[in-house]
Amino acid sequence: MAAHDGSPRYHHDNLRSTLLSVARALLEEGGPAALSMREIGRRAGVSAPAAYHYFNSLDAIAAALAEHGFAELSESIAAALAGPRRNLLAGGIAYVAFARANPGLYRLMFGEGFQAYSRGNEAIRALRMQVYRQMKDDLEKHLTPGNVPNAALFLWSLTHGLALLTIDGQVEPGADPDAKVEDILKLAGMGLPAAR
Amino acid sequence: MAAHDGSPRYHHDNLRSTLLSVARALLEEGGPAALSMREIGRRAGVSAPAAYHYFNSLDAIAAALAEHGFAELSESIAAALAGPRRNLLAGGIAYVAFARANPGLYRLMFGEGFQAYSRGNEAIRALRMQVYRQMKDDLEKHLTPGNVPNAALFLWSLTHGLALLTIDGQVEPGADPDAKVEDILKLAGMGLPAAR
DNA sequence: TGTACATCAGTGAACGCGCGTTCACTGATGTAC
DNA sequence: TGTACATCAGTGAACGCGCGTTCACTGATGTAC
Repeated sequence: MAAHDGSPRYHHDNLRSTLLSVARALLEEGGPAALSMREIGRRAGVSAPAAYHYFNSLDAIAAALAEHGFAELSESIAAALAGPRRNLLAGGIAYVAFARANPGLYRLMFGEGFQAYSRGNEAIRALRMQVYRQMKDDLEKHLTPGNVPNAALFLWSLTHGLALLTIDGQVEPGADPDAKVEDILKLAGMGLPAAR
Repeated sequence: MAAHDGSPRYHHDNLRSTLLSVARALLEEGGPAALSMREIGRRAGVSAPAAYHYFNSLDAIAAALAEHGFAELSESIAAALAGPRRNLLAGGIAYVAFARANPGLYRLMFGEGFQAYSRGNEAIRALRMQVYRQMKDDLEKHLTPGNVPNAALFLWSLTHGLALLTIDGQVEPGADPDAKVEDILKLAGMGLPAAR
């Protein structure tokens, strides 16, 4: 609560961010279920109660991780949508790439973790919706308005499903995972190949 | 192990199946993480160790539940593919309807539960693949062979993603959930609507 | 039909575990004089 | 520059919890005679 005017006072330079980063590593190692106050403390080289100076509960840590994740994902999609390819395909590739790079975090944001840690956490729900809206806004540039809601749900289902199957190890990534993702996502723009 | 020639011997008529059905109810109430030997015993009106006469571990119960689930899902898809509509769309609708009707079980089969309970459980992995193959076999009737692998992954991603978003409550189902699902899945056959 | 017996389904107590969180504390730090 | 002090970050012990699983047992059952 007190104003710290920059540098913290005690043993650690920035225990708050240390806690978040070890928590994130833990999340990536064992998934959302592996998050634990005591293990986070252990890895930060600190007793478990120390974390309570920065977070009210384990849920609060999970929520902070998720928020960071949403910010990163959103930024990454925005960059792709604004980048040289400037299209939905690029956005979808960035989306799946984020999940591939941060599977534990992705699960926390969109999967099991959400129910376990953030049931009723409106902040998280709103952040989910923000990513969805990002997708929708871009769609509106390409489609007649009436088609947008179904198209958006279609695209979100496809990318979300592909992201999860990928991080579940149900898709062999091959040499160039992005290319594989691109091949799949392209089918969304083209429809299925013609009948034999 | 002993041959029971039909009727069981002790208090319960069929404790094994009672255990499975209360476990399934528990799964639907609280998701895979809620499965617990002690709670299963409690709900079956039996001490927790009693369950060990029928299952070696909690994992074994989860695996049995998943196996039942795969059998049901597979049957339901097969019925749809053989039914009056006889097409992939009907299969996809059946797939999502299964997830909607059994969200906890679906998560156990395809989601978080898999990692927690069945890591390395080749039986479950094989059962997943069996459902996938079912989809692929049907696709082979409609597409040139080279297109099948990507088309199959595309469809699985779409239905899996839609199923999960639905059971996560990210899709308002509306009056007729099947119709909504159909609208979305149709986009897979048609491609996205033309540009404005 | 009645009795002795073997089976084995189900019990209750106990094991050791890791967890989230609270609590009174301690002692390093920065600051005011 | 030196000293007294207030702050508050981090500690270690403890709380109560529910868990999976093991163990020696008990007592209802079906069966053999």
